[in-house]
Amino acid sequence: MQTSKMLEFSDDKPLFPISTAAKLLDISVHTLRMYEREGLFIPFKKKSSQRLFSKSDIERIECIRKAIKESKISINGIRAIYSLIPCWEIKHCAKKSRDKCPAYWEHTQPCWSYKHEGNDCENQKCRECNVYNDYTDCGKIKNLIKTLSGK
Amino acid sequence: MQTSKMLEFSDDKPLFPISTAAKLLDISVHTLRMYEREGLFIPFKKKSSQRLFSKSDIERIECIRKAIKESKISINGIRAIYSLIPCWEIKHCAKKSRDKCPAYWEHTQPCWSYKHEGNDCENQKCRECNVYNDYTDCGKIKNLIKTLSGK
DNA sequence: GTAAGTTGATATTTATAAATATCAATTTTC
DNA sequence: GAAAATTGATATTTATAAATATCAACTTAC
Repeated sequence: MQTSKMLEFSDDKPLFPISTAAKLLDISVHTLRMYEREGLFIPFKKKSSQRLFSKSDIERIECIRKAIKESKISINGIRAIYSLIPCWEIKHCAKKSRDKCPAYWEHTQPCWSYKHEGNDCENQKCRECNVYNDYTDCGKIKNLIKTLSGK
Repeated sequence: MQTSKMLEFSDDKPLFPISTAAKLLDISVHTLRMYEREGLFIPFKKKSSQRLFSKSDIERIECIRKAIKESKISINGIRAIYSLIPCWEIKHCAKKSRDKCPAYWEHTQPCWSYKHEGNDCENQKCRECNVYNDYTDCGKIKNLIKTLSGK
């Protein structure tokens, strides 16, 4: 437990500039920026706005690539799937917060694509949030849904 | 209640041959058969294997069209989304049945794409099942997820 | 201080999912 | 019983999502 937490943490250190990330993933720098623009991942940014990628960023993007290339799910499809993650449940949002949150009402964007001022998670950085980190593919999301219904 | 049930029922009468359905939907006969082959809907079939479409079939396919054309979700994306419907919960499946059911374990196909011999719903026709009928789009599926977590 | 890398924004190309077309064999309609 | 419609299977076309390319301005590395 402790170990896995620590591992996770160390896997999220900003290590690679975009060119290295692109080589590791065998895709172009442009494609990476497109995925970011589409809200599929959130890289570190230096003050100068240069991106930095961690190991777990790389893993995340590998997962996204699989969805696109093997499962033939379009980017908008991936976004729609992410939008189904019941973040309000994971973060134990208060009704008050939840009820004014687009992540609760909409179903086209992942929660981390929305501004969240005034919400329960306004002080949390999305890239450190377990909603963002733990449900990177359809299987994990389905497992989450299973635990909900098991309650 | 009674009224809406009856309405639903009457909306599901096999009325139109495929050519009429195609005209109503403003798509080609071929496209309709493709959607069927992809598991997006289940039409009536006569003994001669000719298809017949009901009003609710038309509505269902309109919804699918919207997902493809407006939301730009690929067919595989739609299938993946349908695969997230917690049918085992809707149908109150016994654990025994659920645990050997691909609809519970997989996440690429809607439940109605699988054979379901030996499962709790083996005697139910999918096209009459509320899993198939009530969760035709992302919004409805998200609402279902909300009710699960509300339990 | 200069060469290499990165930024965002926009335009262009390409890969392929989605839609059509074609076929001979059945079925339906009137 | 002849014309029109439908079937499944396969091949082809098209529409467009995804990936690249180009740009001048700005960082970074040595």
